Amino acid sequence: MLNIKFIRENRDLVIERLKIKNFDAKEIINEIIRLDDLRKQTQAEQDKLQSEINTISKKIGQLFKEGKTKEVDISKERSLFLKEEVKQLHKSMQDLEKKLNDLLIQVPNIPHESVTPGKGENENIEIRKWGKIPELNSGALPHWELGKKYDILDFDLGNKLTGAGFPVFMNKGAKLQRSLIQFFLDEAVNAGYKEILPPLMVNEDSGFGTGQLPDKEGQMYHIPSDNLYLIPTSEVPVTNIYRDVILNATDFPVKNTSFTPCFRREAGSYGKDVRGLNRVHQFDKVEIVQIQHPDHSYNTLDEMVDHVESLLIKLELPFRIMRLCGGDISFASALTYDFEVYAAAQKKWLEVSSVSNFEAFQANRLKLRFKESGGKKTQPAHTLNGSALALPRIVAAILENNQTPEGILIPQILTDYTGFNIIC
RNA sequence: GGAGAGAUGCCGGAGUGGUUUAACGGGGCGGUCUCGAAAACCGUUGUGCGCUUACGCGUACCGGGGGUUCGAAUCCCCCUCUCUCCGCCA
Repeated sequence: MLNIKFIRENRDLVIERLKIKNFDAKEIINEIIRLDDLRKQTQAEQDKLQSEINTISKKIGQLFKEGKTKEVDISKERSLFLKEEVKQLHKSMQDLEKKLNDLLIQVPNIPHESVTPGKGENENIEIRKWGKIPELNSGALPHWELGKKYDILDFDLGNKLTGAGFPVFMNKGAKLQRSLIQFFLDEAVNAGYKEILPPLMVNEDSGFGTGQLPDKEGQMYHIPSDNLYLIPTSEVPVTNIYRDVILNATDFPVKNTSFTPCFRREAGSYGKDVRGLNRVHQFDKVEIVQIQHPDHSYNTLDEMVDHVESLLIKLELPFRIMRLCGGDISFASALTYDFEVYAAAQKKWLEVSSVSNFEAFQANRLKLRFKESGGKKTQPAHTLNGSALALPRIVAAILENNQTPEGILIPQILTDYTGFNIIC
């Protein structure tokens, strides 16, 4: 969420910039400022009365020792009266704070100046393109057919065990999964990221910290008996490590990476583009997360984009990088680059990574702050994350693009991990 | 699942109703001494909110929430978590 002081000091700017995200903020911002004025005023009154009560209580202690019971009774009466007033004010305060917070969490992050207006994904801007689109012969198969043909990937079996969207990998398919995970982790660690293997379930506080709750509650699997949520991405546990943490400026950049399975209900996304591995409920992903000084976060974003780009080049997959327009960028992000690989049999671009700078938006919610070295004041840090990478669509593209009459060729870089160079 | 113990500041740890404005120790930071360092000594030490040009002042915070009281770290209730023992178990 945005910082209330920032909103107060930049009211017009906030309203203007949020238009890029097609969000009309005028009314809500005005209401936020009005409630905040009221909150300040109420607190001033409350603090004043509380201060008097505290003084009286101390005095009563002294009077007791001196045996002045009459004066004690008078002070008690006054104190009781004030206490009633404070109680009322306290209640108003809680009320105001709740209302204020409810409004604040509805305001999206301000987009970076490079974000262009637009309604949806069709207006995203292509930044770069790499690789050659493979020309497949007429008998080329989509990956779900290839999975069956080579006995490496079985959707029907997953359906039997669990349900739709829970594929089963087997044989060289299973090994390919583990190889990709290991490759991505090695690349991240070589780039200076610290590996984290976090829990796959998180509590409510963590869900709120990264913003899955309360908005996207329906997107997470929930275990009611213990009130835990299956993580939709390892961004959730890995970023929540820093919830309520005050870092030192010298700690930057904090670079963490983690592999986890991810669980998504994908409620409401039926129909097109969901076949095979294009959209599943459980998938594997290596995530990279950085926490950075506000002055350097955009350099860091570029660095992360470069990292993801290098992975795709090493895997020899044709891809394009899109800068998301205002209508497609997420609620919490200031600037997002999507990576899409081309799956040649489906003749489709598939999103495999989304790299974002959230600036202070997540940090405000997480209470993730830092101090300049030697400084006393805290300020929110910037958080960034990206997939590096999500597996299913990478596998889809490898299977489809690399199919030959002899079998599916494994990208050179992976053969050290797989121990084979063809699936046949 | 059963029984018990506990949660205090950066860390350890005292505190069971009123100079707690949280003792004491360690650590960190600053200083004195020194060519420099160590040791010693002196000082200092958190977070949020509000007020203030500023120095500061007020207020809240002792796991979380509520209650009793003029006054709560301390008493009561609920919740969460941790530890120990027993049971079960990879």
